[in-house]
Amino acid sequence: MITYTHRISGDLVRVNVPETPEDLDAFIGWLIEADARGPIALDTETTGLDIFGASYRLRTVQFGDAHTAWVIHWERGGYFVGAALRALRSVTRFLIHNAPFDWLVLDRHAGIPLESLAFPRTVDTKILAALVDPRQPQEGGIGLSLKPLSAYYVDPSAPDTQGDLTAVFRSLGLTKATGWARIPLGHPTYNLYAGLDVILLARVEPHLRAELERRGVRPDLVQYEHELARICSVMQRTGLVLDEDYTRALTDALGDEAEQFADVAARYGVANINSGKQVAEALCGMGETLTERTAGGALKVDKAVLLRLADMSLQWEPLGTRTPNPLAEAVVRSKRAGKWRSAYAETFLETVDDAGRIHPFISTLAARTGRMSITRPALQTLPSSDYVIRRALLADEGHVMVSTDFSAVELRVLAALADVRRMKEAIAAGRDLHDFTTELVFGPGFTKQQRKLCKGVGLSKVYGGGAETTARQTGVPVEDVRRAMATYDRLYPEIRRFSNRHQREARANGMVTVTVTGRHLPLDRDRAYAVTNYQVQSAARDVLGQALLTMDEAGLLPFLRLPIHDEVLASVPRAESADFARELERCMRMHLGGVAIDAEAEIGGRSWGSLYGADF
DNA sequence: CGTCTCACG
DNA sequence: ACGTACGTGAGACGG
Repeated sequence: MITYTHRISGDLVRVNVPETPEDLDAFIGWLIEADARGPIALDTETTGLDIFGASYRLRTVQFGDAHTAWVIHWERGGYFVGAALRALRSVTRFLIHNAPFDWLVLDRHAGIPLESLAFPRTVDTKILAALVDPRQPQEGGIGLSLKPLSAYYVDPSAPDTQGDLTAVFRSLGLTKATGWARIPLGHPTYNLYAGLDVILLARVEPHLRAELERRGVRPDLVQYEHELARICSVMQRTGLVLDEDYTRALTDALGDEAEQFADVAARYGVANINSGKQVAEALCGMGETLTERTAGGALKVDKAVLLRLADMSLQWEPLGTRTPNPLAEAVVRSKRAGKWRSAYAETFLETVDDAGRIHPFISTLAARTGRMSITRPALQTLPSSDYVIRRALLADEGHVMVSTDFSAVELRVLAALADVRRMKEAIAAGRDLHDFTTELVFGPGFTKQQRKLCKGVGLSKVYGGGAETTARQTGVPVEDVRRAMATYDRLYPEIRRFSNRHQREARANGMVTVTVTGRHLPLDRDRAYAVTNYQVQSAARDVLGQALLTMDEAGLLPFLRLPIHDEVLASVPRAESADFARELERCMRMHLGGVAIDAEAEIGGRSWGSLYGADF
């Protein structure tokens, strides 16, 4: 046995690295005693993040409590795998930091179904930390990584195990990308840090529990968030089918398009279309006047500026108001094709597994409001104005894509939370909320343009926006927006009252606002007006969360693919798609504060793009 | 690594 | 007193 010692909060702690069958017996002996005392902290070291990649390996599995850690060298096989499996199968309670990652690693590479590890067997300290304070360090919070949490709650001198290891990688001639796979299994720092992580984890957890209690965060959120973590981990494990032939052809086509328009830009002296500086200089040289500036003071040449110079609307429709500037048009087109190629098409091909599926990481508590995010690839942000990217992702063989959306969920949530009388009446009467508002502002027989304005103002109210921004977003003259907003405030006075009340309560509560589901959200002191948006966005996220729980209970989880804020994407058998669509709608429909939350399913074809105009 | 830009809800 | 657009992930540039 190799044993490393280290001092944490003044205590001498031990990291044991078994080398013989007798050492592993000692581990099992410790495990049985420790399991009877309380939860066992669990972590894994692997070759990287690409859990579903062909060459991915599990390297070590670590178990520990506040004083002792055991680093089991899974990679050595035989007895080591046997001992780790025995522990993984027998332990009553685990603590994991960022459980979905280790669940999926152990599910895929150790044959332990993630369902068997789910709550209450596993408590995820990252979930506890997010419920205590969801802010990232750059937002003024502690952060949600084990390192800052350990430094804050346990020992300010706790090592930065991940950061320090990258320095070790460099000293071995390895990089961040290759180090995790190639660092020798017996490397002392690697083993020490692998062990210290579980010891720190075991020590952080009681502090997080105490903080949740002290702050009065609603206790049932802990179980709720663990259920969502399990559901989204299952979605990640399932993944989506990639049309690889289509995606390869798309990558080439977008590359050609980007190159072709970059060549045009080069003729006007722009060597690099992604350099704002070069583009601004060339446009000025052609006699264009650029007036808008960025926050940093540079001349702004974003999509809105370039499309205007190219005589196109934000929807890329020709305007006929000026002679299009050919450089501006070439730059926007080349940038768009280049981004779609690199951020989407290429990432699909980089992340696809051997079976042709993509397994995006779903972070169930990403935003301060509790909103979820999806990365590698960022499937919540695929272009919706054009189907070409979504066309690459398919329902399973024999299935079709079904997208079920909440109808105007944020406005309905606002109506419920702020108890907006006229909005609630309109919803109860089955009215379209934007039609209803437009009629109140402009009377019956309103125009499309007027509806667009009122829809913009409605969204603006949810976001806390002003007249200037709303005017810019909707393209409506600012005076018209001002008038509509004033009318809006008169029609729905409860919204302002709601904002005032929650700003006042947050100030009296250390700039923390408590949501309808019992979430504690920190508010920035200089942006207290954002409280309405935080309340609404957070409650809407929990409406989605509730829908996912209901879908799981209804047996629909195997068909779910992605949560997208106000939408659930599913892959269902073609022959029964109508039944599935009805069932998905049923699971999403609910009531909040006396307001009906409605949902509508759209049945597509094989590809996700079929819901955006593609014919397959 | 900060800034800018752009994709989404 | 007034007014403030909210939340993400990701790529490219340039110091």
